Amino acid sequence: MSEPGFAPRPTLEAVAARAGVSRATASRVVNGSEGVRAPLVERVRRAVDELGYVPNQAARTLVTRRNDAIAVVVAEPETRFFTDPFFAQQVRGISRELTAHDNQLVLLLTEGTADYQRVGRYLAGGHVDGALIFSLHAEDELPALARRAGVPTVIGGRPGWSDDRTLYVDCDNRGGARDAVRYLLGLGRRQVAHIAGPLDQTASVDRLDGFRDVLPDADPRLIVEGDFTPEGGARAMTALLERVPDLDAVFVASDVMASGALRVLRTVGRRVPEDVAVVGFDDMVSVAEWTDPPLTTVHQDIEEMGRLMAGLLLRTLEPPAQGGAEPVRAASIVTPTRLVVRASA
Amino acid sequence: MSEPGFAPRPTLEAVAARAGVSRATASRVVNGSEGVRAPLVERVRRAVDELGYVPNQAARTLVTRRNDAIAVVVAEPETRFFTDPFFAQQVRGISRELTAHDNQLVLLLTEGTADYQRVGRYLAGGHVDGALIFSLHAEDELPALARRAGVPTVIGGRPGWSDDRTLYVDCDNRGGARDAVRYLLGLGRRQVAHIAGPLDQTASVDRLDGFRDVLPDADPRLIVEGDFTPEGGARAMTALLERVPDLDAVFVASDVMASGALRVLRTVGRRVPEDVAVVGFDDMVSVAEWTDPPLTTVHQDIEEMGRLMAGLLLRTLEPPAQGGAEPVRAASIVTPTRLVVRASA
DNA sequence: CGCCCGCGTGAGAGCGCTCTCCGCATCCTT
DNA sequence: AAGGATGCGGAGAGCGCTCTCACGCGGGCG
Repeated sequence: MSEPGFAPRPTLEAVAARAGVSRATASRVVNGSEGVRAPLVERVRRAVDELGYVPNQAARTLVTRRNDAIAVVVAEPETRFFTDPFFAQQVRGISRELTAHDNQLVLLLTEGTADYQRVGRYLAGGHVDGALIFSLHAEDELPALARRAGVPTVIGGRPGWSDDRTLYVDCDNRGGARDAVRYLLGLGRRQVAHIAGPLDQTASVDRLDGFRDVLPDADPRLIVEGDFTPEGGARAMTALLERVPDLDAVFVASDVMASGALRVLRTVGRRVPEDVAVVGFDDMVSVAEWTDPPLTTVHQDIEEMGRLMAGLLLRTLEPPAQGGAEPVRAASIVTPTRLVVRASA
Repeated sequence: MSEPGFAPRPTLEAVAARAGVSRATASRVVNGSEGVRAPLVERVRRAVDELGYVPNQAARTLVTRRNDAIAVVVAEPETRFFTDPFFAQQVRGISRELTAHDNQLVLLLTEGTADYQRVGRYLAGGHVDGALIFSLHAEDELPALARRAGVPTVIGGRPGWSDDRTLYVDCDNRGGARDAVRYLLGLGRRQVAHIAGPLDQTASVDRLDGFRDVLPDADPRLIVEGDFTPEGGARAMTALLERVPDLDAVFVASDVMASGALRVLRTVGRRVPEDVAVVGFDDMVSVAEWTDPPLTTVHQDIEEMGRLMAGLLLRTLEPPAQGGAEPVRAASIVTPTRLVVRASA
């Protein structure tokens, strides 16, 4: 370390010179391609170590047209990204998968439409090889943006339109909801209510559909739309109690809303689960386990979903398979859910 | 859009040709440098629009040695990153500031020492112009790693060593703690306890120091070390009640721990704030407002801290100031805190 | 024993951009 | 009106890397 910030990083040229080979051969060794004889490989390796050579990614990208980087785009109409650890867990899964494949994660947070243009430009600019998009609302145009930019994309959560070219990863919202409602019925509950999420998001719709699968004839007054916040959950619970005072169970479309609902139930003196059984959805570690009482909820493996998203994207990015093998058509993934029984139901 | 994915992105060359100027002039216009006459500027602009030209970042980086990207490195010994929205908020602040300066955010999550090597290589590889590091523990070697890689760095939170070349951004943990304790004393409380964070983190130490500033002679039994989790807060509260049954106030070093403490107090039948007043630290939106009762806590502007970190880093990256102005020595920043009174004290 | 094939290596041409010259036109000065 | 100062625009040299292509050497075959 002579002068901080002034160490001129060694180039491939330097490595080649030191190893006494051509730049081409040095490149071959660095990139691990076949057909270089062992002694040469060894010499280049040593030169790399001695010089502390690290390839210049910009130069490499310039010629290969590969960035080994993917963008994670988070639309943030509401501030959900920052109030629950949902995305954080998903991002961790993504990060793990990308790291395992030597890819970098470029995080793009958007706020408002002005940012959409920015993101569009960025994606079109070929800075990344693909994009993982989280757009919570059905009508979000981020995915369209990515397609226009010609960037391979995988979406987090089922998108609002039907189109089997669009890849996504989602959990089995509908099935999970069915399990939750069936469980409540199995407990002998007769008046099962549902606090839904915002119905412009497919996750909310799917969970509601699951509820209806099991209770097709439920009194419409038993269903209230919330907004995935504790406040929203509280408001919805209040409304439900007013409309159907004798309800004895609630399936809430998210743990966060459930926490608000529990608070209301406690305030009005209904015991959980004795008077009203409550089941949530998500199994957010820091929420479900720490409500009072701890929440029975539908578990989804969020981190795994992140990993799957990244994996799926990476696979679509791979060259069309040189071997004789038929190029396996990448397909969207729906992960299973699982009911976790704690104390609230 | 002829064939998807096959649209050859236009180059500067193409823009120049269409505008009838040289590549150099086109470059000047694109980069907004002075000394190009209006009509030419206009022609180039139009060519850019018509062709949908977006500069190739790799090519640009190759010559300028600037990436316009900074890394956000999150050490994750514990899983705190994923259980509280702390980092998410900070990241949002960072993102905002970077976006405003046309920089990208590359997220590097680490788990274990193997990842440290990876991060070291990445930083040394010159992929990014600077790094923002969150290392929670005093002895973390991530900052040293970054320095060795010759990458300008700003640290989130006061680092464990004294060294004024190391830039950091932190909130006034000590002052905030003092305010909290003074407030409790002002309420007439006589037995004020403290649930500290893990004492290998400076934030915890500073908050404890603040507590001691006001209560230098506090009974040592009134101080218990927690771990920034709800469970840890609960355990600490239980221990405190056992050791000092007549305590009438607790200053908890984090809202998340305070939520655990509140739960214990409720369980054992102590009323909050009547019997025991509780003050937290952080003012995490989704925690402090939704505990029962809502938490009186020390507010810190987390997002602002993120923004400041990014701003500080960007400033150190700027060329040494061409104007006659003395290059202002960038300095660490300590942001103020503010007590937010809700219902728990 | 000579020819050809093939493997291993080197030479060199760019990838798309920035930026330093350098030439030329324009305008001001005396 | 001539010389110089000034400013605008173009030519061209790389930045560090990958990859194609051509070349040389050795071995198997005829």
